[in-house]
Amino acid sequence: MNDRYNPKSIESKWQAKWRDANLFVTQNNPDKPKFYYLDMFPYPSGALHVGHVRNYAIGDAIARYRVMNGYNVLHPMGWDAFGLPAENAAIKNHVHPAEWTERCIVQMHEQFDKLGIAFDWNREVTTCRPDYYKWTQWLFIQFFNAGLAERRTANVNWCPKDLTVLANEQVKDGRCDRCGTLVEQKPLTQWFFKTTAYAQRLLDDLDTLTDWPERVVKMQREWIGRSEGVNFRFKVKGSEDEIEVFTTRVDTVFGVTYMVIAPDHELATKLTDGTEWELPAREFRDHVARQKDEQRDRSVDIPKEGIFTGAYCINPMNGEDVPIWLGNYVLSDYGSGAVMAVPAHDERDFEFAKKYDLPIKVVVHPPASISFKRLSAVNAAPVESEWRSLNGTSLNEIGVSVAYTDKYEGSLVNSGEFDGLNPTEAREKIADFMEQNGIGERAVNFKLRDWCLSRQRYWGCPIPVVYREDGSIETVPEDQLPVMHPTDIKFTGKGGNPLAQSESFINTVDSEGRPARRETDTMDTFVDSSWYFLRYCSPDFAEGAFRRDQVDRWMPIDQYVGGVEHATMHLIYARFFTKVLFDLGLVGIQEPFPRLFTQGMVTMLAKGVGENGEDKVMKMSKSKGNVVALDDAVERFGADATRMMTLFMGPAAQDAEWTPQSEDTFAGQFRFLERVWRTAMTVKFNPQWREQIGASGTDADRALRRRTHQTIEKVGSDIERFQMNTAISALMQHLNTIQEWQSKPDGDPNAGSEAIESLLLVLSPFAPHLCDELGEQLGFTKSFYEMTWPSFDPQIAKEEEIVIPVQVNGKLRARLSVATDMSREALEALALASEEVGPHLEGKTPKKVIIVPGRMVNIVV
RNA sequence: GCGGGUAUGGCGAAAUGGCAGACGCGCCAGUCUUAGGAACUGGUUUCUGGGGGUUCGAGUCCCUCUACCCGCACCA
Repeated sequence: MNDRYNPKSIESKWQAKWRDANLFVTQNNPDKPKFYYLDMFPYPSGALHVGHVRNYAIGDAIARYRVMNGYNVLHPMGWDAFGLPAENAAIKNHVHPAEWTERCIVQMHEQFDKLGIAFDWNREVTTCRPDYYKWTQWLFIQFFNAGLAERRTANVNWCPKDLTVLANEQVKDGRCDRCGTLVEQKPLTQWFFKTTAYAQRLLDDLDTLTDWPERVVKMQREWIGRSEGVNFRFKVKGSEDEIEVFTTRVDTVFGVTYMVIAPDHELATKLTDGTEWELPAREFRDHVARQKDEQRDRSVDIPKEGIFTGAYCINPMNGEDVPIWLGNYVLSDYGSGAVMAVPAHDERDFEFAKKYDLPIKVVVHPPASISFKRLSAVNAAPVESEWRSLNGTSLNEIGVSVAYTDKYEGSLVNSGEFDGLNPTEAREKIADFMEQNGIGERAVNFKLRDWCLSRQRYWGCPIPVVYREDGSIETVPEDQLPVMHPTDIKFTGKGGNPLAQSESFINTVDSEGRPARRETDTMDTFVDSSWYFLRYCSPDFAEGAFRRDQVDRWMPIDQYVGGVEHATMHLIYARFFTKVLFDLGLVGIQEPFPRLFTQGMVTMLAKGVGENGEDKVMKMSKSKGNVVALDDAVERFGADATRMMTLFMGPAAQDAEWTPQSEDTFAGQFRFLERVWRTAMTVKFNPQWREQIGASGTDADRALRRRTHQTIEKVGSDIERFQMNTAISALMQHLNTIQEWQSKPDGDPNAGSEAIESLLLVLSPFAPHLCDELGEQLGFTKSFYEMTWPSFDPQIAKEEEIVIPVQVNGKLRARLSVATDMSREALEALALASEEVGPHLEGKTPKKVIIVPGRMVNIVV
């Protein structure tokens, strides 16, 4: 028998055994409940680091725990395998993206095996393989047929380096989140999924996601950004044109003193063309476009700027002439791209009006009781009396430096028949009036935009569409799917999308045999990851994207785990997909992930990556050079210790920083496993302990059994609550107790056997290799993965005697060792009689004695 | 600016409103010898970012301030 703990040999031994026995194949026992545990699948970058280990060690502990508790567990893994890195590698190393990707997958798969994660590899899903993307294309066609995929021209984020369009979500601080290049705006014809059609449902159903982290729900709610208001139109003076505006503050409509439209609003050129304002307007538009690019970069406020168009429109409520301006603070893609400006009651309009000396007309009076504080919230505050004296006069004249923006308190003035109403009532009354008189109508607006899924890239899922000679669109017939990538491509990194340069790819025929051109855009990889969780249910199904009966069996996912960085992208897209598929009758659920956990990332100091070349603590990543490679970690301490280390670093939901001191902690985990090894090897193990164990025994025996049963309970409940760090600390305490027990004479070997067997059982989800090896040494013939999680006996777990603190006026004065269930009265008597307490009573009678049985005594004098 | 989070020994961190610092790391002293990535024994001394409040009792609940982190950021 080898008496040293040697992780290298036992880990490879057990990994082979598990593989040969097909141990991790998903069970389908009809008598057992199902549990679908899913980690967000990774991009196959080729190398795992300890940051990855943490994610998958959490999942593996939970999956193994569930298996041992009698569930059919679906715990799959796959690859989000389309994407830019493969294409960049193709350009750099002249290797085909498919080949490069497959190579990375092999490497990463090997690393997962090295960690001993219990994935069912029979269900591996790879989004870049034809058997997967055939169905991504098929799903696209279903969306298209349902009217949920459409082509239109839009200003999009364009990365001049990657030569591709980016979704808003892929732009971070104005830069491409892949390569860091400054993003530009560029008009292109693009494919969109109509996510906006589902905005309301995506918002409403957030209420059902009670087991999501609250902050993720909040982020989605904000991202969807619903607001209620009124749409109505201003006629352009001397023209048939109208400008539509959306406002949430229709109560302030009598305070409109100018109109601002986005510089790229369709009327901007129309109003100014052929006038003296034409050139300035064009220059302004270009200026703002450049400004927008730069602004995203700095992510700071840029000053408001505008220019008069020379045109006027008419306020439909009071017939007043309203000058039309172009402004850099109006977004063309929200609402109708035009804003009715009410400077007296909107900070942005106020700032603009002050700058260009536009009139400011007060239409809401603050209430008499308004607090000074609210007014002073912005800039130097006007005093209350100043506001009340403003009736009808221009704020400019008085020099008040703030807009009154409260939308609930106050009363309307200068608003005709609506004078005197408070803003809330006025919003309703004026909206009613507008609807009754055909001026406008109530409307809801969302910040959520349609999902631009086009990418001008080779290594993505081809969009299965052809353009006929007459320019009309048809989808590729199902029997011709998948549309595969052409192979006659040279990856040069120049000239945009390689697909668009392949004649063999572009030239095709339509369904009637006439010449046609293929769509050359490929899909955003978020499309691939919006349904992979369904594919896992029947990964080899050749007749469809998924088997309905299998989806019904496994979905929804019982526990979904991933990084919080996906809060507003992947998680919204996947929810959108699921709802569409529900509406198409393809799945029976509306929410794919009722339970979500966002684990913290492992961070580490990265050298010289800050804006000014300073060091910065950030998420471990290959590109920043701040990684502890999996191979190094496993080489030094083994997979089991590496897994335990990443779990022990801190609470799973919190980020954990890897520092030089972490190396010592790491060694500590190894030492713990070594002690487990030594202890298991030296204990006298009796396989029949269950039958022979007695109720009595020495104090040490009873203390050991107590600890054993406490540990079983603690570790189980900690795993269920993602408290892996405290579960491991409970395991350590258990081991300490066993060693203490071993150091004393006359211990009952049955108590020791129970303790060691239980320890290995509950340690096995964390350190499966070590446990299986020790199990074998102790004579077990099965892997712990196949055994049942031990049950605990509350009677045995219960403390026999506890120490009760006695306080006098809240100060600790004595400790009493008493029986666990000592009564209130007995406790009081004992406490008052205690020697240590007496002097502190100073002979006085206690006013009050607070007793929490089993907890503490507090005497109030 | 708006929203959210965090703040506890030398370090990572524990603590249903009830003995703060479990567990681990580091450090100090000692024991031992198959000198190892040793192991074992003992020690590491009022302390929960600041101020106020509720309570018999607050790390925990409430208010407020400070620092750091994250998300959103002209959404009319």
